Amino acid sequence: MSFRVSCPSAITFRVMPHRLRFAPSPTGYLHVGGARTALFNWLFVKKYGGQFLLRVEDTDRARSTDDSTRAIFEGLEWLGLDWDEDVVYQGANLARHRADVAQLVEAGKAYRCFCTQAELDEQRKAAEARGEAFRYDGRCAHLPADEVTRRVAAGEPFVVRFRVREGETSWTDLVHGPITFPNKDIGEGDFIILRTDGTPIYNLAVVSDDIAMGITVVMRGDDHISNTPKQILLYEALGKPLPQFAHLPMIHGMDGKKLSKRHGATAVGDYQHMGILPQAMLNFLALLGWSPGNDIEVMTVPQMIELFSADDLSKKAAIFDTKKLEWMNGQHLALMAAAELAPLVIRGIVAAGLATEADLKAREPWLLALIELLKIRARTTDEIVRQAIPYLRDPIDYDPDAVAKQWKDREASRDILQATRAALAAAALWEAQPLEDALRGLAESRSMGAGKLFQPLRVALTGSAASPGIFDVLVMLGRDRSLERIDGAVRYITQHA
RNA sequence: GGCGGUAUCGUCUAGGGGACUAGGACGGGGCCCUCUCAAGGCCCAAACACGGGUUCGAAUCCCGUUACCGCUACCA
Repeated sequence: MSFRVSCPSAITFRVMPHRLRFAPSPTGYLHVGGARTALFNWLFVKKYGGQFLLRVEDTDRARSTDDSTRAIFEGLEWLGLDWDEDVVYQGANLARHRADVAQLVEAGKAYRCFCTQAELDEQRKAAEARGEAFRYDGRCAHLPADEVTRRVAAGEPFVVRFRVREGETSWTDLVHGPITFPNKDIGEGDFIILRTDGTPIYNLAVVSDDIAMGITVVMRGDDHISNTPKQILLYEALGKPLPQFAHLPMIHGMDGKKLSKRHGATAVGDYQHMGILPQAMLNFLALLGWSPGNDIEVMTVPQMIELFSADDLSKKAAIFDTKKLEWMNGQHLALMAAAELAPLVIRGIVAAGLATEADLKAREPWLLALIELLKIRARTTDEIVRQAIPYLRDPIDYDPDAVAKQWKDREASRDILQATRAALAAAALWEAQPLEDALRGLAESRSMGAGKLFQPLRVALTGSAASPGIFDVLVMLGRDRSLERIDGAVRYITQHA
């Protein structure tokens, strides 16, 4: 036994070689919902021990693409959700799927059905017209063996249906507790497991593969709850032990509907490109449907593993709130050392054409100091890059609002800037403290508030009314560049007077 | 329609019959800090879906109702 139940709602897992899997279909990008499912599977394995496997469910040939498969790998790699063993491609297991179906047919647990799709559609429509739920009437369920043989030999197309037994099917879901389905309510009766073209239907392929991969805990979205009784019946018929099932709630958009493109960015790659940190994404996703308790929110990945518990999983669908994701990212940004952030910021700066990598590497201490200043003010690495522009490129752009407000009186502004320049130029050392002494001294001599001096200067230096502390800005810019910026501002004011 | 699932501030959640005047966080509002912007600190508004039980006592247990979500394919 891989677990023990101490009371119906508290399930404690021993550290054991559990085998879990994430099984996406490669029909799009890695969705945040899929990423969260993968994360919980991964956390489970890291916490309780075992292997986390990856299976690509590419049996829908029409919709599956290699691009999509690659995007899923990249997404998982970016998040750091590494998997064990080789990736399993469901499409490669066709022979086993068919062998499992053959076994079921031989055992009389499944049968060939010669009803055509057109006939079925008609019956479905008729049932609907009568206001009834359609159920396959089982007309092929008891065909004489010789008739079946004759029709198969004649090349008549058929599907294979699974014989759903009477009774009910239930299991104890790791997140939902006991769930029971009367078998008569499982789908439309005897369900199809093999298509006319000899390929398996999802439920059969999944069970066959999960058995072959030795999966002990099936953790997936709760949109699969109604597939579960079918799958349990298949395990039974195949004579295999059942895994544990854990059905995670869905993620919805702000309008409460299932998350889709309409809600904006839904692929993890979108967030990567927005400058979200993988650990922040993981942290945010983990909190959607799980809570460690004790009001803990911001966690590193090792902390998440430490605190994770399968019985603290929530049953309720969660809404994806990008505001909180951004806040979370800001928290992780603040937590990271500038040196850790540097590679990300360098990549952004180079991509924006603001500097070359060689240039940045050559003045790494300066860059680290700049990152230190900006990271607390930014919510994404992209924002750090944007805020770094005035320190990297000349000439700077003046923000019209800042100019209008801080240089309102042209004459006075020019005068103040010139006096400021002189005071700064006279400073013995270009360091924060002497510069501060110089400027505060100037303000006092003119009996004006320091802010009245700093704001026009800030616009001259950065083009913006918001920046890190003014002395830090002066130091980052250096003496020459600072004085030039002031000169440039004076010229600008003169020209636009 | 049938079946299944879910229900605490706008959002993520804490809560395991008395510790609930329902806690934290995001977002919103205000104040403080302060050269601006952030960050940080403090404060405010904001929720147990509804109705019945069970119980001395219910956000917590049970039953209904309602709402929302999912499934209902020779998709996965």
